[in-house]
Formats: sequence, C-alpha cells, structure tokens
Amino acid sequence: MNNAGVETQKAKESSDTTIFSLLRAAHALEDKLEETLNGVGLSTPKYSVLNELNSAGTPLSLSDLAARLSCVRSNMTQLVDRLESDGLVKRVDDPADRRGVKAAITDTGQARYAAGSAEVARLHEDFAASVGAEDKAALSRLLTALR
Amino acid sequence: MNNAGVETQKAKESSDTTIFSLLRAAHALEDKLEETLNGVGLSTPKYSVLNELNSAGTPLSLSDLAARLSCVRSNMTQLVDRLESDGLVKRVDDPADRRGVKAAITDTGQARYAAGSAEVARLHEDFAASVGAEDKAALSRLLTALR
DNA sequence: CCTGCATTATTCATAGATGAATAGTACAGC
DNA sequence: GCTGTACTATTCATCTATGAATAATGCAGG
Repeated sequence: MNNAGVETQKAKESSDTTIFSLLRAAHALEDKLEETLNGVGLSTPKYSVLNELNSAGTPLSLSDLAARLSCVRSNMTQLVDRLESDGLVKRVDDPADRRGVKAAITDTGQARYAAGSAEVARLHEDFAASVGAEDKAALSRLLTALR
Repeated sequence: MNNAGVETQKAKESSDTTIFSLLRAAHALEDKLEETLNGVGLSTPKYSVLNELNSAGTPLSLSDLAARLSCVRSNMTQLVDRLESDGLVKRVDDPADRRGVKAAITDTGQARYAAGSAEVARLHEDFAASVGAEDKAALSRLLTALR
C-alpha cells in the first residue's frame, strides 16, 4: 500500500496535509524506482546490496551489509538467501572469523548491477531535469529538517 | 529496510544523489509517524483505514477501502482481519450485494482513531513549524514534479 | 584455562504489501 | 430463463521488514 489515500477526505476540505502529501509523493518515486529496476530483474533492496558489494570491491559480512543498508540482520539473511538463489551473490566463509559469513558478488551479479545502475542513472537525470535549481536548495533544507 | 545506505559510496564521492536522499528522508518521516501511532496502539495502515471509515461516517466495502488507500484488495482482506481481531472494526454483511462485505468501525475503533488523530495533528504542527513558508512552496512544486 | 559476555548468522512469528487463482454473486443480453 | 462476463472477497505464494530467541564462536578478565 502506498498510503496515497491517507487523509483523502481532509485533503478535499482543508488542504495542508503536507506530511501525507510528501509521503505519497515519495512513495510514487519509490514505485518508479522499483519498476525501473524490475525491468532488469532487480528489486530496490537487491540493487542496494549489489551496490554496496560493488562499491566495496570485496565480500562483505552480512552484519556489515545490514548496517550499511540500515536494516536488521535477519532481513539480510533472507535477502542474501534470495540473491543467492538468483545467482547474483555467493556466501563465502570468513577465514578470519568462523562465526561470520560474507557475501560475494558473482559475475552475473556484476552484470545485473551494471544494468540496474544504468537505469538508476537515467532516472536520476530525469529527476534532476524536472526539478529547478532553487527547488533543489529547498529540498536540501527540507531533508535536513526531516532528519 | 529504509534504503538509507543506497549509494552511500557514491554520496561520498560525487554528491547529487537527490533521489536516494529524498527517499531516505521520507522513510525517516514515515518511521516517525509509525512510531507515534504505535504509541496509541496503531500502525499507519490501520490508522489509514480507521481514518477512511471515520470520514465516511458509514461502513465501507473492502473494495472501496482498498481503492481509497490505493492498495490491492487482498491486502485489505488481511488488514481488516487484523483490525477485526484488534476489535477496532467489524465485518458486516452488505444487504444490497451478497458478494460484498463492509467494514464498520467499532466504538473502540473510534476511540483509538481519536487518539491517533491527535498524535498525527501534533506531528503535523511540528513539521509545519520546522519548514519555512518559501520551502513549503518549493515542496509543493516538488510534489507536482514527482507525480 | 575457563567463565561470562559480546557478536555471528540463523530461525521463527508477525506485519504489511503484491499478484495470481479461486468461489460465489450480480447482471446484461440473448 | 440461461449464459457469459464482471465483480465480490478470500486464499495462497512470494517479497520485504522487524524483533525475539537460538546456537556457535570470539575474546577479555580472572
């Protein structure tokens, strides 16, 4: 659900439901990103993992990945399960810590990531082009205020 | 997961990862809303349903509710399941259409909604106060661009 | 050395969301 | 009146996410 309908009624009457409007808009953007990535066989969470592994240039522990994506570890366990069955990532033993498991990106994963990355870049350009410079500054302030 | 880590590395190097920054910020806001509602025993989706039922002032069919919240019907089936077991909503037969089931808000539901509504209003004021007038205008344009 | 605590990943229960498939009902058109 | 289509809600499989509980390993202090 994208929460689009939240306070629909109120929006018709009063007007300033800024929070819900913002959430609705963000969700629309998120959906667009998701749809874009779906086109190359990825989801946003999967893309995020591949992005981290690509940036790092080396296998990362599941804990590390969870921390980088700001999610709980159990989520990363399942996400890596799915990535592994997609053949995009491979679990490898951590030689330095027998508790640890690391996720390594595969060649297929690299290729898939490259495709996703290109799509994301395109989306990014579209977005940048549709937002004026002065609104970008406002957005910046907004993001700070939200934090 | 809140996607906060997406393109972390790139953010360190280049800078303009507007999309991911916006999504991260929106997620933070969404979490705050969720947390606020959790305080009165509600989640955002549950609040949204109660809000629609309250605004309508009459029981609504699950299809109608799903349309208002922009989600699929199967989601509403489960959401109403949970709301019903919380005692906040009750399924009632639709006398005019034997296929249909309507969701009616209970007294407990009304009370819970009122509590949630007060919290949401407070959050709303905080947000409005922390965003300047000129940035609100920018936000408005932004939301249009995102649509 | 060994005890206790921290940390590893995993499993499970739960919540929320989607989309496909299903069973039942409504209704227009023949 | 029947038939076919369209709609009702529900169930199921799947994905994403959380948090609690568990088992195994690491490691500091005694």
